[in-house]
Amino acid sequence: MTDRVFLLADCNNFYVSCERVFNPDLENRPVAVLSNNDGCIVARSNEVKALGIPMGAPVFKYKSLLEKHGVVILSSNYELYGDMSGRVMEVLSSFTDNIEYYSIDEAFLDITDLNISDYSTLAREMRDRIRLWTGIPVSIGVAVTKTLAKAANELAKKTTEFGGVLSLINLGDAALDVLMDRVDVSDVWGIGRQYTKLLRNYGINTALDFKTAPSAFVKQHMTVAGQRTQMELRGVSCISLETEFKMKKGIISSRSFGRAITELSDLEEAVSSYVTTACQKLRSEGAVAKKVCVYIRTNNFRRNDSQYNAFASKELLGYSSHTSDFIGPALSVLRKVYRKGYRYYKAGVYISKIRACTGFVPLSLFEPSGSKKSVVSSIVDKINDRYRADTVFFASCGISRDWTGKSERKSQKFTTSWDDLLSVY
DNA sequence: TCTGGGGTCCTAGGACCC
DNA sequence: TCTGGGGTCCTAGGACCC
Repeated sequence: MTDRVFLLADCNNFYVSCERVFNPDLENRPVAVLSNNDGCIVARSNEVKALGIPMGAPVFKYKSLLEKHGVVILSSNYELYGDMSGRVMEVLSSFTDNIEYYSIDEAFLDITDLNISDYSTLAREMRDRIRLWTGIPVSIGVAVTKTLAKAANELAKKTTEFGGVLSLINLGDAALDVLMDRVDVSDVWGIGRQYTKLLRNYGINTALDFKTAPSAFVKQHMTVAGQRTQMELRGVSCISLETEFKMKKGIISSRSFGRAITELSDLEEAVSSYVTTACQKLRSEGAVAKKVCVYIRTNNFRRNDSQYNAFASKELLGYSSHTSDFIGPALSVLRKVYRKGYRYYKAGVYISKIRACTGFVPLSLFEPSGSKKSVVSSIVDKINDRYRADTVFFASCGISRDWTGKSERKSQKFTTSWDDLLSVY
C-alpha cells in the first residue's frame, strides 16, 4: 500500500478568532474567552498566551495581571462558535469528501487522491480561502500519518517561519528528525500530562526522543495506545480517518452553579434541566437510550467545606428519547444520593446505553402502543428551535432558576439570531 | 467570593458460563 | 492430601482529546 497523505487544519485561538470576526476592535488586543460560569480561561489570543497565562487558568487568580494589560474578557458563546465552525468545515469540505470533523475547530482530510505534488501550495490556498470566506485564521499540517500532521501543525502554529503551513511530505529522514526534535513531547498528540511526567523522568523530552525510544518500554508504560503514537511518529499510519457518523456512547449534560446550592428542590430543578438538554441531544442524534446516571458534588477547591461526591444510575424499562421518560428516574436517583447539609456546586446527568432509533427498538412492555410522546417531543423541539431554547419546558425545571451559572460578558449571536444581527453605521 | 464541559479508548478485575 | 481451564461480558478507573 502506498502512503496516505493526511492534512490537519486547525483554527488559531478559535473562540477568540470568532469574536474578532464580528468585533474588529479586538484585533491586536489581548482577548480571553471564559468557560461556562465565567470560571476559567479556555481560549487565549496570542497576546494573552505571551503573558504566560495558561490554558484553563481560573480567572480570579489572574485578575490583576489581566487588568494590568487591559485584557478583554468575554463569556463563551457556543452558538456563535458552533455556527462559525460549520462555515469553516464547509470550506474545507469543498476540497475533498474525505474529511473527518475532529473537533469544533479541527478537521483531518485525506488528500492522497487529489494527486498533487505541491502540498504546501494547496495548504496555503486552503488557509487563504478560509480566512477570506469566514474570517477565521487556520494553521495547516500535512504528513503521512495523523500524528505527524498534528506535529507539523504544531510547528506551523508556534513559529512564523512556515507562514502557518507545514508539509512533511518527501522531507527525508534527517530533516524530519530535526523538526521532530523541536516538538516538545507534551505537544505530541496522545501524550498528556501524566505520560509527559513519566517520559521526562526517563529523559524523553521531544517528539524525536519519543520516536526513537525502545518500543518495549513504550508498550510497558503506555499500553498499545502509546505504541500506536510511536508508530505514527515513525511514519506508519495506525489511526485511520473517521468519516462516518458515529453514534455517541453517552451524552453528558452538567454545569456548575452560579452559587452554592443546599436545597434538594434546587437540585431537582437543575437535574430536570440537564435531563432536558441531554434528551434533546439524544433526539437530535436520532437515538434512544435506557440508562440515566445522576451525580452531585460539592466544591473540591474549598478545602474547609465538608465534601460529598455521589452518583447513582437507573435503567429504564425500555429504550426512549423522551424527556418525560427520563426526568422521573433521574429525580428518584437524585433523591437517593442527596444528603442534607452540604454546599453543592455542580450536578450532572449522563445518559447511556444508547442505540439508533431506526428499525426495531424494543420498547417497554408497559408502553401503550400509539403513544403520543413522539409527537409531543417533536413539537416541543420544533418550538424551542424556532423561538428561544426554553420557550416550552417541563415545570420541574423551575421558573426563576437563580442557581444558573454566570455569563456576564457574552457577545451576540451574530450569525444565528435575526435580533442579534450586526449593525454597521 | 471566585476553579468548564463533553467526549473517547484501554485495561484490570469480577461475575458468570460451560 | 488432593479443588480446572477457558471463555465472554460488564464496569470502574485512568489515561487521553478538544
